[in-house]
Amino acid sequence: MAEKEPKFTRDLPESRRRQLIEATARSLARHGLDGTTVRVVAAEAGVSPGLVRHHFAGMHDLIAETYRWTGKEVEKGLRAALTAAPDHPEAQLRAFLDASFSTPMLNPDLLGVWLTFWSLTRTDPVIHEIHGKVYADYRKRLQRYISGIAEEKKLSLDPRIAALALTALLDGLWLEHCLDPSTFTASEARQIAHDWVDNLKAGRFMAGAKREEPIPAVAKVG
Amino acid sequence: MAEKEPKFTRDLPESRRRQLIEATARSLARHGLDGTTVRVVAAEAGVSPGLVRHHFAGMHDLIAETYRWTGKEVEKGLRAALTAAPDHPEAQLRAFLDASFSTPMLNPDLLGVWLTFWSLTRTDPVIHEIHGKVYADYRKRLQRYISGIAEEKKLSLDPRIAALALTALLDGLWLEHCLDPSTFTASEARQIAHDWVDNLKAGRFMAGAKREEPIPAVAKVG
DNA sequence: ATAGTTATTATACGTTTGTATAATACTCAA
DNA sequence: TTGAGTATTATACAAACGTATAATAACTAT
Repeated sequence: MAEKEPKFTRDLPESRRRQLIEATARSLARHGLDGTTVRVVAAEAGVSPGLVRHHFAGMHDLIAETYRWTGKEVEKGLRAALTAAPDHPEAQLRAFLDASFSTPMLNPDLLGVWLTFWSLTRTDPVIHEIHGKVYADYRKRLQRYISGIAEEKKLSLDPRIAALALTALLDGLWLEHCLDPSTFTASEARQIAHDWVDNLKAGRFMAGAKREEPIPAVAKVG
Repeated sequence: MAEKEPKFTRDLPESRRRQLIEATARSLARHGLDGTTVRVVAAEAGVSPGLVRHHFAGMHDLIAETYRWTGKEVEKGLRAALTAAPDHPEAQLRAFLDASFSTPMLNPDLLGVWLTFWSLTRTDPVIHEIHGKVYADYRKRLQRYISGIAEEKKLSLDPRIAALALTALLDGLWLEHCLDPSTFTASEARQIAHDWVDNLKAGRFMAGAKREEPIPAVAKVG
């Protein structure tokens, strides 16, 4: 009596879709957009290539869905770190910064996925829309903290501009550290971010008057 | 007497190589890494596909050379803006900032090319090496300006850390503006950068004491 | 003018891509 | 236990990929 050994196991569409999405994320991280093919993703998920087309409209659709999922996953991870911190603007912001430069976030694989999406943002309208939504949420969160601190410390500043600056700083630090971790440590990145907040609290940010427009004097590039 | 009309015109290898490199840059910007094929590049350059293999070891080699060329081209463009500015650390730095957010630099196509290289940096050792060199030069330049200002203003700061922070800020602003110019204007980006320098001059940067390491409290992501 | 060099084109080949179709077999309900 | 539904696999196919090869023709030097 040989045990009957199923050739494959069925799964609920929703479950299988997520398995394929996670496999796509892993592939994007390891092999880039080029290396992420229907067959590679299927192999990574341990299913047949045909199944991809059964659950998604096509490779294009699968990548877009992977963006949505990754964005939510990052958001979830960061939000989790905030529950432990006191319910106070500065404490929340500082916890957010620490979480941004914690090991799970400094994963070069995560950057690999993100770079793919950034690239697609430029040409793909669907990805572009997802990008706008993800970043708007991100900035909105930072701006809330900054406004809270400004109100408390009676600072006069433009919270929108400040949020833009901090977002750019964090993005840049994260990007460059993941691209080449040997350049600076995660601890140094954290220090830079926290110092930025120190400056904000000191009321020295966005205190300058309007500047005159510079004279364009650069040759065409690219 | 019909004029004899050559089927093609010859060119010096060096010249033709650059034409192909520039065509590759345009293609990377417009169609991404996927869309940048031997045939597309050849069409863009107005030559036959076979010519690519004649001048380059392969598609891989062509892309690497395009990175080198683009890096030098950007460096050249920025350096040109500095010759017009007074030979003084702060003036040079401010001119550098203005040039960084001038129209030729805020070209989304340029970002398109750059994103490709960032992606490849993670998997390709050759590209990784080029990346390291390009960024080291960039940071070295900023650090020189910052050290000059610090010396003049008798500020005590860590020029390396400061250069890292400014590099990240500029990279982030540039990246995000190119990805979605509707979020903030080039003028706002310039303002943020100059305000950072104001803070630097006020001696408020990197003044904070050492911070304790945070408790990792983030779930795994990616 | 003429010969030699080689940049350039033309053509072809094997691989891999995304997608489509039909057959299979797991799961659940009756 | 049987039958229906469909998740899953297997196979196939046209298109496009990078690369290799040989023929062609533009330029240079003599």
